[in-house]
Formats: sequence, C-alpha cells, structure tokens
Amino acid sequence: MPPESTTPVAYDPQAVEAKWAQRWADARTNEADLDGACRPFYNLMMFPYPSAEGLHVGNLFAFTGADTYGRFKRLQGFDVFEPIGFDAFGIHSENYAIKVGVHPRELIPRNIANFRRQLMRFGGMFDWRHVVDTTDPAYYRWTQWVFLQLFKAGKAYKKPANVNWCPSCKTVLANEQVEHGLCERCGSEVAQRTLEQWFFRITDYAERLLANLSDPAKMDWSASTVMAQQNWLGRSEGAEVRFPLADGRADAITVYTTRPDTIFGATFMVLAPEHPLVDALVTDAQRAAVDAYRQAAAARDLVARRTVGDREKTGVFTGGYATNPATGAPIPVWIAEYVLMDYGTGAIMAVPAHDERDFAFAAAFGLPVTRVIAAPGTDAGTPLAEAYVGDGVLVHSGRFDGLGVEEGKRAIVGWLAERGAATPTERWRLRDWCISRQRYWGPPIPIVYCDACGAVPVPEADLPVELPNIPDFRPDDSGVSPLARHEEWYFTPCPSCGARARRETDVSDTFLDSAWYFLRYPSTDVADRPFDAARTARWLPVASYIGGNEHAVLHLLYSRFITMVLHDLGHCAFEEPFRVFRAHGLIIRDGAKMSKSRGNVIVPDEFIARWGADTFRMYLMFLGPFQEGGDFRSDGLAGPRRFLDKVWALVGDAAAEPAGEIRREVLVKQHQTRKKVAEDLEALHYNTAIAALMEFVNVLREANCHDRALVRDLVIMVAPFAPHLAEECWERLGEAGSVFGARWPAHDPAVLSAATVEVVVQVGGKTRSRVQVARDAGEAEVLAAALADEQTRRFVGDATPRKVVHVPNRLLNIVV
RNA sequence: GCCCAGGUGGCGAAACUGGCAAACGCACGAGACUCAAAAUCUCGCGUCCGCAAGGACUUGCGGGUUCGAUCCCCGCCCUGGGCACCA
Repeated sequence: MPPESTTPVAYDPQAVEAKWAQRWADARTNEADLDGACRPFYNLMMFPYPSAEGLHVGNLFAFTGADTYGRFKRLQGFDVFEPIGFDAFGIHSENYAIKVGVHPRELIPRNIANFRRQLMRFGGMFDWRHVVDTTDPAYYRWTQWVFLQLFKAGKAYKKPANVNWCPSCKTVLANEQVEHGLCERCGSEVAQRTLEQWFFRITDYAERLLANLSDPAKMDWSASTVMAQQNWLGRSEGAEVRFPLADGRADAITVYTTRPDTIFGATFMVLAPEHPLVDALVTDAQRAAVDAYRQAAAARDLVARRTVGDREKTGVFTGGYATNPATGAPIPVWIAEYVLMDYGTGAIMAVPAHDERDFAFAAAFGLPVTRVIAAPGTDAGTPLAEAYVGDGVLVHSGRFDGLGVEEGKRAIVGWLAERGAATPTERWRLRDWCISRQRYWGPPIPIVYCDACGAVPVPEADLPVELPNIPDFRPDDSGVSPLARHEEWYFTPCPSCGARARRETDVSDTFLDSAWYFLRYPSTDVADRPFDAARTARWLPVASYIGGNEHAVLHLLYSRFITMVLHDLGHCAFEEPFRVFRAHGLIIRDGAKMSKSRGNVIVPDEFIARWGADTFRMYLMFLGPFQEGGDFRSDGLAGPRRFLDKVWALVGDAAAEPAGEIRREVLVKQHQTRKKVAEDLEALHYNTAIAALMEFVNVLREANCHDRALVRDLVIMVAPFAPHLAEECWERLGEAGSVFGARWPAHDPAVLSAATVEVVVQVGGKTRSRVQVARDAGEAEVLAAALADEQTRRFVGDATPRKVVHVPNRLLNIVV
C-alpha cells in the first residue's frame, strides 16, 4: 500500500475553476493599475448585447481569443487592462421585451446578471471594477454629452428623411422589421413616411476615414475589414454633366456619371421619381401617368425600393426632352425607381449600350441603343445582346473615336468643361448617419424645442436627460413616440428663455452608445467627466481590438468617426481609436450554420458543466484558425481534455521526482516550443500554438522526462489557454503567487542551431533521399554526400547531372 | 451582379519566402492491462501495386511558368461571408 502522499490527485476542473475564480476576485489579480501602469496594454473585445438566451458560443469564441491574447501579453510583462461591458440599449432588447411582455427595465438587469455569471465562469481576465452598462444614466449621460459636442460643432443637424411606416400599427419600423414589404407584426403593407430626424455629418470625414485606413502609423487592421470599410465609403471618380432642357428654358438637368467617355451613347435620361425638375418637364399628356407612378413609388417601403434581384425595370416618360451636350441631339427624359434621389444628383444620363440597368430599361421600353465602346478587334456594327461594360476604344464618338476608355474620359470631360457643360467630381457611397430612433429603449436626444428659440441643446450641467420609467413603453396607435405621451416629461422649460417648451422624443441609435464606450472603460469611476485626460493618454488608443467582421462597417466606422470629431474638438490626442484590429471567424456546428430550427445551437453552459471552462476554451481555440472560425464538433473536446490531463500528470510527477539528465532532443523541443508558441500567440494562430504544446508534451512523455524546469515552462505556456488549470499547477509546483506574475520563457537561439542538418535530396524534382551534412555546408560538399548515398545513386545511375539546385540547409535537387 | 475569403485523408486541420504534402487532434482498427467494461498505455491509419524492401499516384477541374507548384499566372466549377438598381 503506497503512502497517501504519492496517490495521484485526479484533475477535477470544476473544483479547480471555482477555487481560482474566487482567488482572482480576492487577490484582485485581474485589476490593472490604471494610474500607475508602466507598460499599459489596453486589450479590448466587443462588448455583448445581453440577450435573454445568454452568451452564445460565438461570443465565447471571440472572448476566449481576446482573453488568451491578453493573458499572453500579461506574461510578456505588460500591464493589461481587459474590461467588459453590456451594450444593452436598442431595438433588439425592446422588441424582445415587447414580445415576452416584460419591461426592458426588468428584463435587461436580469440578462446582465446572467451574462456576468457566464463571463465569470469562462475565466476571462476582466477588470470588474470597470464595467460599462450603456443603459446606466451614469454612462448615457456622457453619450448625450457626445451628441452635444457634435451639435455644437455643427456636425449634428435635423432634416426630413424617409422611414418605414406601418399604417396599421401606426409606428415606425426598422428595416429588419419589414419582411417582403410587410410589417413583421401585423402583416400590413409597409409604406414610407417622411419625418424630421437627426443626422451626424460623417460624410464630412469621408476623405480622412478613407486615408487613415492605409496609414500604417495609425491603423493595423485585418485586411478584410479595411476592404469592407473602403467599399462602404465607396469613393468614385467621375463628372457632373449638364444637359440643357430642349425647350429652350434656362434650366438644365445635372447628372453624375463615372463614364463620361460614353456620353455619345446617352440616348435618354432618367430622373428619380422625387426629382424636383419632374414638374417642369412633364407634359399635359403625360401628367396623369407620371403622377400615378410617383405616388406608387412613394407608397412603397424603403426595403422594397432598394431591393434588386432580377426586378423588372419600371418607369414613365415625362414627355420632356433634354439636349445631349455632346451630340446636340434631343433625348427623352423618363422617371424610374431605379434612379435614387439620394445618390449622385438623382438623375442619370442613360447609356444602354454600356450599362446593364440602362440596357434593361431600354429593352423594356423600346429605347434606342447606340454603341460607343468597342472591344478591340470586334465589329462595332453588330447589335448588342447585352450591355458591354468591358474595356475598349471609343466609336461613334466624333473626334474622340479611337481613344481608350481612360483617355476618353479625360478628353471628353475636358472638352465639355471648356464649354461649361461638365465638372470633374467625386462621389461617396457613404451617407450621413441617421441617429434618430422613434423608440423608447435608448438615451433621449438632449434637445428641447422652444417656439421662440427653436432647437435648444440641454445644458451639459443638466445631463443626463433621464429616460423616464414609463410602463407603456410600446409604440401604440396614437402614432406618437411613447415618450411624448408623458406630459410631465415632454413639457419642460426652455433652457434658453424659460418658456414652456417640448423635449425631443426620439432616442439615439444604439450604435452611438457603442461608438465611444472604449473611451469610458478606464474612467468608469470618474463622475464629472466622460473620460479622464491622464487615464486616456495612458491607455488609448486601444492596443488590441478583437471582434467580428459583422461590425466591419457600422460600429467600427462610427467609432472612428466619433473619435475623430472628439480629437478635432481637443478632447483626445489621437484620431484613430483602435491601433490594431483583428477580425475573428465564425463558428459553425457539424458543418452547418447554427440555428434554433436545426436544433444544433451550442449552449456553452452545458459544455462547461461537463468538461470545464479550460477544456472548452482550449477546444474553441484548437478547432480551427481563430481568424477564420471553424466547425464545432462535440466529440472534439476529448483531445484538449486528454492534453490537459497529461499536463496535470506531468506536474504531479515533476513535484514528486527529482530531475534527471535532460536529453538534447528534449531541450531542443523546449526551446522550439517557447519560440513557436510565442510567435503563434502573437499572430493569433492559436490552433497551431496548441498543436506545438501537444508535441512538447508528447516529447516529454516519450522521454519520460519530469524535469521541474521543463514542466514549469509548460505550465506558463498553457496558462493563456487554460488559466485555472495553470494556476493550480503553478501552486502544485510550489511556486508562489499567480502564474500570471511569471514571465514568458525566452528561447535560446544557440540551442536551436544544431551542428548538422538534414538535407532533402531530390532527383529530377522528386524526393529520393536525405543526407546529414554540416550546417551551412556548400553545394559541392552536399552533392558529394548525396552521390555517396546509395538510395540517391540508384536514381542518378551513371548519368552526369545536367544541373544541380542547392538550397542551403534544406534541399539538393539533381537534374539528370 | 460586384467585392472578399476558401476548396488538402473518414472528419477538424497543418505546411512561415515556390523546396520532405497530411504536423496536431478526432474517429476508427489491432494489441496490452482487466473477471469484464470504462479509463489509460502501445502500434497502425491518403489511394493503388507489393509478403516485404520499395514503387506509382495524390492538395476542386483544365491549361501554363519552373529543376521543383497546395503556394505563382490564365480559364472554369463549387462553398462561405459581405455589399447590392451607388449611375
């Protein structure tokens, strides 16, 4: 019977994880020294929306990836600040609250409590002193302050804009609430309605937002995210061209085109139905048809109008004509929904030969098609079966015939500009940001309307404008915002003149809450400012931001915009908030997307209860490349669990046995692993880092090596992935304090450079053998070694090598 | 339609700058331990030929460049994601 002390203690993840969660809280292990840190590292992840379902595996995948990185940085000696919060305002919460009939004020705190429990359980290195909850008046007070800064700087303005309107529910609908043109709640046909709404002038910043994307001093972002933002900003170069009305009146229709080279092929024009010149153009004969078309277009909801597919082209002839400034010919002017009032000038010159949409329209209404670009070597006379949008040379374009497309653009714009008919210009796809929401669950926009003074900002000292606690938060038949129904809140003295005035009843977009939360985290304990200057200077810009590419445009662009405005107003020294951003991938399940209907949704709690948080974390990081995502398979957790069991056993043996002599290949593996895992962690290549750790463990086991120093290395390197287990192992090794007080072990390059290397020998490009040669041996030496090798000789035979390719220390290829 | 990322064993994947394809893991098979099972340990595991040594073939498909291609070029097919009547 062995003494009890040598009985191996089994690894019990539940006990270990509970113990260390408590220790971390008691010892305040995860709290950064915000005012004194010497090597500050702000490790940010996208704060979750606290849904009723709880954290899903996608959240945990992202958080584990970010947390693993933060823990690695900590082991490198950085003072890591890793905060978390809750993006709890917004239409998602409100719609869910409506659906289940529970007030969001009750629902959201309940969800947040559940999220906190789950976040604690998975073992994130969170600083729980610095939590942001966007629905807390102590936070949204400063969201309102941000609005006021933009307002005062002239970057917030009000203008009429269209919204989706359900005539039956008498309420505004978000685009997501419109399904196939019908209200998702009552099924009525959705219409457009025009309301006065607040906008931020993000378009003023388009140029800078684009330029910084390619400035490595300011931003190092995932290429896919940069690409998405570039496309969203959507800069295009072209010209505005004026087409005079054909009846001799002074007016002209101004169009925007990116293809001025095709102007000789402009055989008609199309205006958006709302275009102001339609009334001037329409003839008596066409008036009835035009009015009917405009009314039908106005009635359609926004989603349907913008949806494309293979939709048939519709439109109506106005009866009016304009003059093509290039040909001098009169061309008919039509109106059609496919031309949008809010892009370009709301009017186009239609070149059916070289634009797919114009071609479809011309085909539908029998309009003439004139080809003006021909691919080299083709017959320009053949009728087109479809629009030709490729490259070529100009034809049927007078003196410009024979020019290439790019030359043609320059020449024609120059020619038209001389006659005052064209101006080179650029356009952006980006629109101003509409932040008004005709809803309850958000921060009230801090504006008061006074009959005498107009729109007056609420004084900063009076913030927050608290969201009143009203039981009837649902939109109802009255057609008025829920907040407007409460007179005691709605009517308020004008901050300027004291007269009875009315509050703005819209709340702001959730994306405004999340467009500055990273500025608040270090300063959540500061009551009288949105963010403390010294803390901000110490911790920002964010050193690492990890999140999903679903936020590649909106959240990440709005955050950049708000930071840029605050920078210009002198509130912070930097204009880009996130120096490094990395997009992570998506998790699918058993090869398919997760969905409730498929019944393959992963409930993290169940897996953590069964396997422990460390195994779950490790599996998430192992199942595929972090930045690409991967396939979650329930039987895959066994691998990481067996690995952790082996680590646990090695620690037990190391504690029990004295160290023996360490074999050279074990030593080499140790240093290779130190190097490889550090490099992989830095690059977020977690799956291969874990594979390297597994190899290290396999080597230690095969060599029957329980050397304490090597096992200590292993524990430190496992710590970013399996923090609870690593802490327990650290303690069992007899080390003091937290493993996160240790330093990442540096590899010794001398250990890794062996005296001899194995060189692959190819004959005619096919691998035939391997030879051991001295490191950095020359070609002659390696060739001699290869030719002395029997295996190689079989393939070379008596032939004289025609050519020899030598890659030092790697490969020798003999071509015969 | 446009943009981006991919396509490699039964499965998840690896291969860093054009240089040993399949590391690591799952599943599976055989064996050891066990009364038995589980756990654990050992071995095997791309396909074909071969008792074996070994050989031939193999990274979605078809071409090309190269001494050499999963990697570069051209043309296709398929999957995932984003944008989408943006002139």
